[in-house]
Amino acid sequence: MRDIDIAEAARLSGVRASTLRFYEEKGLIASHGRRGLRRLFDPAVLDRLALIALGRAAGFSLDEIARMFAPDGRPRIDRRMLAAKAEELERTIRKLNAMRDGLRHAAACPAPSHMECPTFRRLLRAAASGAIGERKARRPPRKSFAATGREQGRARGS
Amino acid sequence: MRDIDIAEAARLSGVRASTLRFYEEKGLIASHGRRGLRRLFDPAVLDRLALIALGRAAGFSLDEIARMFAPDGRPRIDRRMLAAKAEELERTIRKLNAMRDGLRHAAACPAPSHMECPTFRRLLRAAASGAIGERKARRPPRKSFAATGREQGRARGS
DNA sequence: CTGCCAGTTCAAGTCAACTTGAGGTCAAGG
DNA sequence: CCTTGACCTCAAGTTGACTTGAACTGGCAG
Repeated sequence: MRDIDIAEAARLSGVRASTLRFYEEKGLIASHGRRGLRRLFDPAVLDRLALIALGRAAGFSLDEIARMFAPDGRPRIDRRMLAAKAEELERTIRKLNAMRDGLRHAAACPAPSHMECPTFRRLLRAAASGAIGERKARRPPRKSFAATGREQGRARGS
Repeated sequence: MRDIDIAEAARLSGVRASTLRFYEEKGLIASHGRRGLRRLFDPAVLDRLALIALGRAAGFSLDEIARMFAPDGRPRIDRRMLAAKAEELERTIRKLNAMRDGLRHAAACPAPSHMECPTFRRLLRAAASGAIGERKARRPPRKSFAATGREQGRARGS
């Protein structure tokens, strides 16, 4: 099988068809041709989608990810960029660690009200001063059909 | 000084006036009265704002935070909720750690192309399988005046 | 008394990453 | 041949947390 259609790409990658169209429009992936109306993708698009997922997970925006591909379509990943992102992650991790410890303490704290717990108040000051930094929890996707499974990579093979 | 006006609240908390109005509309904070048109806040609003900042930093949504206040306005923080959030944070941290290590390796990897680096490919598979999970980097606020330092409480005045 | 300017309201805009809806097309199966 | 259903396009909607713009108000310095 040379090319895969959008449904298959969606199934194999766990990425929705609508997202694939969106990515194509954004220039993140390219379809190779059509069969009737249907887009046909080179199976290599799956690697590319994995790369995109990786970038997203690392905190890159789609625009940043788009810039990681050379005009010829091959990945052109700047190592300094990776290192910088690793640093950024490091800082985030440190903050989250502090946060988690504070939350744990607050959860177990014997003080009658959190406002009377010194640890909690320290945390509060840290948050107020911006030391903890910003962070946004990602809402879960509403339909993560193939996402949670352990073996979605080669679903029903054949 | 009994009450503070919105400008002062903004200056002291580092939260923009527009945000304070937004929070009031959402029921997260309450103004105590007016002087002319101007809202007056009880200085305790600053604690409350710190609490809100803390919650945001921990990954709670504004709605979740709103639910952390009893109808009388005093914090009513569920310890189990804190513990659960700490757990969530823990999981996030673990993923980010893996991510960071992968990025570091990729940044230093001697393979000619990232696609030929085993570590990178392993990371890629993890991302594709959803094992790494989703995350969104928060874009920095365009003006974080009171955030980083003590001084510079000078908004864009005049 | 008169401006000024910082405040006010309300609606609408922004941003990112998608999703959804309406209306259309086409290849294959009965 | 005709229906069916999956795909197509394009525009608009969604979500969360705010920000911005337009039009307005009112306390206070001069």
